[in-house]
Amino acid sequence: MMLRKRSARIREPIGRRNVPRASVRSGRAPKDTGTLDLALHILDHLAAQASPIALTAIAQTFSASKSTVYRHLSALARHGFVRRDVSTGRYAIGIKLMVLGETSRGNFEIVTVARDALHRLRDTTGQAVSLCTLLDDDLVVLDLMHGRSVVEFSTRPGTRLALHASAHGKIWLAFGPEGLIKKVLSAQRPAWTSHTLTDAKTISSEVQAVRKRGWSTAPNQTVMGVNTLAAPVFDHRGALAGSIAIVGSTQFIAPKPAPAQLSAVLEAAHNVSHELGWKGRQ
Amino acid sequence: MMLRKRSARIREPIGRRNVPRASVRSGRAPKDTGTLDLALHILDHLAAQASPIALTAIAQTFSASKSTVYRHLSALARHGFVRRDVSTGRYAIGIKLMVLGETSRGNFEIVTVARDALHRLRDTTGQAVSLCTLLDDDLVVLDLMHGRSVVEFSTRPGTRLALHASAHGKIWLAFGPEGLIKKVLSAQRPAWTSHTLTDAKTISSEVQAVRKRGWSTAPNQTVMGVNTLAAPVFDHRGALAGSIAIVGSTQFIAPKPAPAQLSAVLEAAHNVSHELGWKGRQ
DNA sequence: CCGGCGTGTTTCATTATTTGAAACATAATT
DNA sequence: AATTATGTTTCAAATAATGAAACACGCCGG
Repeated sequence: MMLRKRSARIREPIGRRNVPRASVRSGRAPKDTGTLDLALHILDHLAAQASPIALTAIAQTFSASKSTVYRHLSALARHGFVRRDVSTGRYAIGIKLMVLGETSRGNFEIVTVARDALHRLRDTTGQAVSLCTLLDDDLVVLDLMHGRSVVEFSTRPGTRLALHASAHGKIWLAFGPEGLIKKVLSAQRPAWTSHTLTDAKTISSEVQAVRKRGWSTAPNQTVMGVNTLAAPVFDHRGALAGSIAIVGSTQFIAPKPAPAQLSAVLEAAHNVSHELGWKGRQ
Repeated sequence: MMLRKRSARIREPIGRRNVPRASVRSGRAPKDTGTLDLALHILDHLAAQASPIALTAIAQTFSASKSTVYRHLSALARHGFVRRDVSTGRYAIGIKLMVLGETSRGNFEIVTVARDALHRLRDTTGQAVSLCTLLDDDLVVLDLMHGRSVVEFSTRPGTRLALHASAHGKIWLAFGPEGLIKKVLSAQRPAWTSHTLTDAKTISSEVQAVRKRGWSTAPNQTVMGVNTLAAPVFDHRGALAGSIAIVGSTQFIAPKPAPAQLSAVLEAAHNVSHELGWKGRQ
């Protein structure tokens, strides 16, 4: 812009601030306002909607002018992030997000490597299978395949799971990065069911046990009637790279899982570890 | 790239006014400049990268100042659209795109309904299977499952296919909305291989044949050595809702497909149609 | 230990870019 | 036709985005 009169800026040579800015970091001011923020909020909003919605409705939701929202939607549409229904003229989330989402997921090596093992695991056990990894202290579902049963679980790739109340989570607490347990124990631990573990002591001892036996379960801990059986996947450095699990009704996956299920899950995890270059324990 | 050096912007000096704006509507001026556009371009760029990249690099790519890119990335990160690698500090595409992408895809009823049928089709034929639908005159891949063979196909959910040069496309031309064929025949039809059909007459007669027999193939038409066998899925109103196909090497799917493959695909399509409430032909 | 380069982060005045109100244009009501 | 809805475009006003430069690091190699 503007030829930036370079000269423009001759800030006072010295001291101008004198405030140790770095230390003032404490003053959190993430501020969530601005053009881009509004646009992203709109995108989020659209994604939450089940069916296409009208321009005016969106404008009202954010109490912004129609013109503004219109311009933002146009830009988003131009880039494919938003799609306008040709007949109704309403706006919906665009397919580009699907493409980018896949790309994002594909960036994780473990997803492609584990795909076959997950398929086999699903076919032999008949249960839904899932693959998780840790991303910036969040436990996210990278892949999920539905089982043969009628019931479907709502977890989709991209969902975040609770570290303290899921079988995947316990695997990560047991075998994952050092400081993770501390962080979890020092944070809020919401309880979804009466069986959710929230007590610090209970969690610690449970994690100890998981570390010892090499697998974890979490019956009724996020949803009543659902159990998960998880096992760790290690990479070439011996670090935890992901966790694999079967998910199903407590009818099919007992709190003390059947030997056949246990060995199936462990074998799948083992195979993936090997494909990642893992050389054996430790 | 290129992306408009915003400074460069010297909108046309003259005329800008006095032009009867409304009437000049014809003058296409999508203009691709502005804050939001830059941010979205950055997002696209990040998605294209295989591994996280540095702030400075991004700034250079778009010849924007570091400050600007920094602010945009921060906003994007705040919303979860980009992720900053904790150790390196570099930026990568965020998992939120995965979540939104799934949401977007889940908005299509046919995806959830067809999932099981696709799985079975894949298991019985051993080939990769795919599900497509029409979105604003674009043929997009909604779901895809890899086959048992070693080769993988690069089509991912969200990819757009050519209507005139794919088995899916021919299904849509044969059974889809009225005006579709005309649009395709009056537009550019790029040829990817020497086998790609581009001649209007050939396409028309091929479509006629597809309409008659109820399925389509497209050997070597997008990629040499690859064939696809597709069949239509209808909804409760009898309208075309999607197309299902198996995709594989011409070794495994011959130009004249094996009866077993044919019936497997037709049966899968038929089943999904029924689940969508289809009451029989017509 | 220093000085140099490499990051990413913050500040600041400038102004270009975004903004909302209102006019406009269609379309679907009545 | 008159009445409400839409979505679209214009235009002056001023907010909010911009780049340069200063900053704080961390990492080298000397």
